[in-house]
Amino acid sequence: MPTQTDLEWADYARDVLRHSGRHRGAARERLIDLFSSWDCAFTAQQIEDLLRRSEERPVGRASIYRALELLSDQQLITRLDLGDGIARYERAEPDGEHHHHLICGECGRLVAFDDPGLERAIRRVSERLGMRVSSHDVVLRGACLDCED
Amino acid sequence: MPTQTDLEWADYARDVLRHSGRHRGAARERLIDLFSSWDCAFTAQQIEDLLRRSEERPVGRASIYRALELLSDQQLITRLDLGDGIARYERAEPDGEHHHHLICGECGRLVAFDDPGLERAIRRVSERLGMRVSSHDVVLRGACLDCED
DNA sequence: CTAGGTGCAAACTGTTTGCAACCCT
DNA sequence: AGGGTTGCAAACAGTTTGCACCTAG
Repeated sequence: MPTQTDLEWADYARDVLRHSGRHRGAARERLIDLFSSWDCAFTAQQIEDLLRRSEERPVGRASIYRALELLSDQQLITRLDLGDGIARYERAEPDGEHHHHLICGECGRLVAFDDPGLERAIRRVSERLGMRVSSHDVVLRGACLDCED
Repeated sequence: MPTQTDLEWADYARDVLRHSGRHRGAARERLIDLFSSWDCAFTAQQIEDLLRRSEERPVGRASIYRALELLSDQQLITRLDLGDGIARYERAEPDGEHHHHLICGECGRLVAFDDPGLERAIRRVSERLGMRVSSHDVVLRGACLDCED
């Protein structure tokens, strides 16, 4: 069942879209429901399958990509690139809180984590280099706790 | 002109390939020359263009990809994924030394940097999480010194 | 001679786009 | 009514693969 935060996110998302003068189309609604009910990262393919599997009318692939682009532009979801050439998307929290991921080489699982020390280190690098850094991505590859020997 | 390190790398690369019982094919040789003479990150497309532009016989696209895969498997080059869906490759140093990149959002330039503090932070995260981390990628997005306001 | 390497063209995969029908508001 | 939205199918771009020919050892 949806938690408080999920509902808040969905409401917030609908709000953002409405305020940018957009209609409330079916495809977008379905994606917002999906993202608000699960908080893992989806590929477009997974989204298509999930929506196709449900009782309701499936959503066209193009609409999925268009909705992902829109939600992403509005910073309602975040796009992850894990280096396999397949884009993944996950809900972004309104407060801008963010995390990074470790990919388990054994089972392929994605483990999210956040770490103030890492964020601090990145801030320091950008100061040392004298460059304005507007965003950053970190991906760790290794073994998750279940697969660890 | 090639520096000491570049020559060393090329020699080392040829050595690694020879010791794994491989013939010395033309395509591979051309790629090794390319990587040893320039130390920026190439896309497959750029490599194809560069080779096509030279006087010698161009190298087929398939061979380029096959050579890149081989060199990459042997850890002679490193594959970069910057999130635009285009793989880039750069020479890997034999001593395992590595760096990360900042992409300038204005001019698209790729700026390489290394930072012990960042490496340390990553080591600490993996300890804190209790996970074995075998590799990591960091990509910063921002503005390079030339484009900074 | 022969296993390994190469080039071409065709297949694949994830993503984008053109366009006609559709439906919020 | 009318512009935003959707779905289909076709187009795209980067990469991979099948296969016949070539070549280093």
